[in-house]
Amino acid sequence: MDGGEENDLNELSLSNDQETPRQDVIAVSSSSSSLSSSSSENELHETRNENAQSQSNENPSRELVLYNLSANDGGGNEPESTPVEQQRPSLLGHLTPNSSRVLPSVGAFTVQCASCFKWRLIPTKEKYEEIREHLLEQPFYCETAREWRPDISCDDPADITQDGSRLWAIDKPNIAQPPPGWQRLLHIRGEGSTKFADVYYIAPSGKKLRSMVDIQKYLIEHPEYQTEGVSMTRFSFQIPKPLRENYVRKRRPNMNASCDGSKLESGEVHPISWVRSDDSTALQLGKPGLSELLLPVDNPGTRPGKKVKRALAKEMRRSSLTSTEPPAIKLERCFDQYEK
DNA sequence: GCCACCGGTGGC
DNA sequence: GCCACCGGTGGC
Repeated sequence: MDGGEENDLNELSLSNDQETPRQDVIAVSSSSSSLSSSSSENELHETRNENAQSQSNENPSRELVLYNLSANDGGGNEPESTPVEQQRPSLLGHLTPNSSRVLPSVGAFTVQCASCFKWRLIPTKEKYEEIREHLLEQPFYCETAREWRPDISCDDPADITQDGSRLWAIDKPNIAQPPPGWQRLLHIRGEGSTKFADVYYIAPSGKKLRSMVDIQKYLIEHPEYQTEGVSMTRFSFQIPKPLRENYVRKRRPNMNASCDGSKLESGEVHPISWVRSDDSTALQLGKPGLSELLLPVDNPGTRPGKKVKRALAKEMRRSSLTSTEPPAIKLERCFDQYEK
């Protein structure tokens, strides 16, 4: 754990949140595709900074950490990793200048040693993307980290552990690094959303592209990139998956629902409350032999975005119209939770 | 008016 | 059931 390296991480994390086309974005995300939030309690949310009432607290914000584990050899068991925790407060600062909203972001990039299964922090997003791109063919080992941490070995404690303070997500290996001049941003959504995150590519021109269709159109309109070797294969919109199943709202059966009810049946998680569930599952994602990437995220509190509010409002209207239920209470609660 | 954000559906 | 894609809107 050297502190030094963390700096980079910080950067990484920051940018994810918002998409800022500018340079800020740098940080972003490389995360990848699947994350899983595991058990930990935290998750990412988009929350605005305010207070999420609930938790809040100490951790300023949301951070997302990613790791990937590559445990090829071993196999068998769970890869456990015990990552060390890290925190990087400064990150937050960067985030929204305005106070308006802060979203969850990747707090760190971590990779699991294929030999000892400990999680190692990757100093920069670029390095992480580089490792991720060839993870399957080139498993990561603690020794690999000597590039930036000369004395590191499997005997050293893990750099990060899943402590529940963050949301963890599994990233997928072998995602191509973005072409030179391009940025791949991972935008993590708040808990309770229908998707965990969105991936955006920022072209050198600053154009934000949000799907392969957009990429294709853009490349057609800008043949110069193609001549430079930029092709569709260099892009991937796969997102990490949260370990916590509940983090992402499943498609609901239909219904309208009210705030709470809506979709969450009793068993489900509300946006608001995440469960702190068992941590145990968390790190086991990996199958023996496979490499995976995990991202830990911090989540401050959940808060629904505009839409949610919209939906709630809509719902309220409905309810009132139908008047079958006594929604008032529910609604209030919802708002309560949601609103800051 | 622009754009970040989010929901939700169609397709697999 | 999952995911890519995109429409629409609220906030600025």
